[in-house]
Amino acid sequence: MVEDVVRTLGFLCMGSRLRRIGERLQADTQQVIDEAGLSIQAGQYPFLAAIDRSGPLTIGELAQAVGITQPGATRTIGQLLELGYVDMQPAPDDQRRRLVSLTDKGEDLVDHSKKVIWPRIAAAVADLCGDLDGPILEQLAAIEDRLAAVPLARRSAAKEENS
Amino acid sequence: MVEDVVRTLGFLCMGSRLRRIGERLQADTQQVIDEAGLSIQAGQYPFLAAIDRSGPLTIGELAQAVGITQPGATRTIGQLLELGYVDMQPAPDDQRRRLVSLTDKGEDLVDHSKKVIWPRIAAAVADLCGDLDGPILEQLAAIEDRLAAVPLARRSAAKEENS
DNA sequence: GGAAGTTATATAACATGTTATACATTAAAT
DNA sequence: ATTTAATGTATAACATGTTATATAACTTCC
Repeated sequence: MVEDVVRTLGFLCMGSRLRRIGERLQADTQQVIDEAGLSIQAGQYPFLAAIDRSGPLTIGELAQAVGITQPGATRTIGQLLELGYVDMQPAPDDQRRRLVSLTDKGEDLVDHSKKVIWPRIAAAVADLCGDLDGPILEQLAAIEDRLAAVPLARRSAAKEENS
Repeated sequence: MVEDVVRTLGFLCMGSRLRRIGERLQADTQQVIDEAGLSIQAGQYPFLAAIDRSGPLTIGELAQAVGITQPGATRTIGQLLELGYVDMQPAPDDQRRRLVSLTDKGEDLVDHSKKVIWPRIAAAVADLCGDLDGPILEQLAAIEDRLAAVPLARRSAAKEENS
C-alpha cells in the first residue's frame, strides 16, 4: 500500500485534494443520474437550475451564476442546445447578448429532476457529510473514507428505500 | 448581480463546488510558485513529494500516491522527465515496471521548496481555513468569501513579512 | 455622425483529468 | 515448454476547465 501524499501533506495540497474529491463526487453523482435513465451530464444541471430559478439568462450571467468562465459557459450551453433543453436568442435591446431559456423539454427535465433526482442526490450527499463537523482537513478525510466504504450511489439507493 | 446557484443549491452541487474551489486554490498556489521564480506546476509537486518521501516509485504507485489514474501519472511524469527533475528506468526484477526517481536537479528543487515555498503555501492555506469549524457547507462559503476578499498569494506574502 | 473605445460572445489553443485499449512482459497452467 | 492469463505502462480519444484573442454590436466623444 502506498501513502496518500495529498492527504498526508494537508494544507499544502488542499487544492488538489478538493479538486480530487469534487471530481469523485461528481462522477458518483453522474452514476445516480445515469441509473435514473436521464440523458444529462451532472455538470450541465447547474445551468438548467440557474435558468429555472432566475428566468432566461445571458451567457455571461450563466457563467457568473455557475462560477466558471464565459467560454466554458458557451460550450455547455451549446451542448444543452443540441440536446434540446434550452433555446437561445439575441436579447431584443442588445444584439450582442444571447438570452438562454428553457424549452418545454428542458422544463420537463427540471420538473422531473426536482421531484425525483435532485432530492436523491442531495440526500446522498447529506448522508455523506451532513453530520460532519470540525476542521476541514478532518472532514475531507472522513468524506474520502466514507466514499471508499459506501459509494454515493448506494447511499442514494438506501435513502430511497427508507422513503 | 447574479445568484451563485452552485452555492445556493448546497449539497446538490457539492461536487461542482469542491472542484471549483480546488481549481481556484490551485491557480492561486501556482501564482505563489511563479512569483518565487520556480518553473514547476502546482500539480506536479505531489509527484516529487511522493518520491521524496518514499524513495523511487513506479508509475502505478505514483498514480496511487497522488490519487489519479495511471495515464494521468504517465503524462505528468513525462513532463517531469522533460524538465529534468526525475529519471525513469525499468525495475531490475520486472521490466514492465518503471522506477521513477529524483535527479539531483529534482532533489535540489524539493529541498528548496521544502525550505521556502511549501511552508509559505501551507501557511497561506492555514490562514485561509485553519481556524474554520462547523458544517462543511459553511466552511466552503467562508473559504470562497475569504478568497474573494484577500487572494491566497497575499495571505502568503503577509505570512512572510511576519516571519 | 463617424472614429475609437467598450462589451458580449465565439473560437482557438492548451491543461489536465478521465475511460478504453494496445503492447510488452511476467506468471500460471496444462 | 508452450500456450494462456494477468499485470504494468503507453497511447488514443474524449471531457471540461482555463487563457488569449477575434468578431460583432453597442457607446462615447469630438
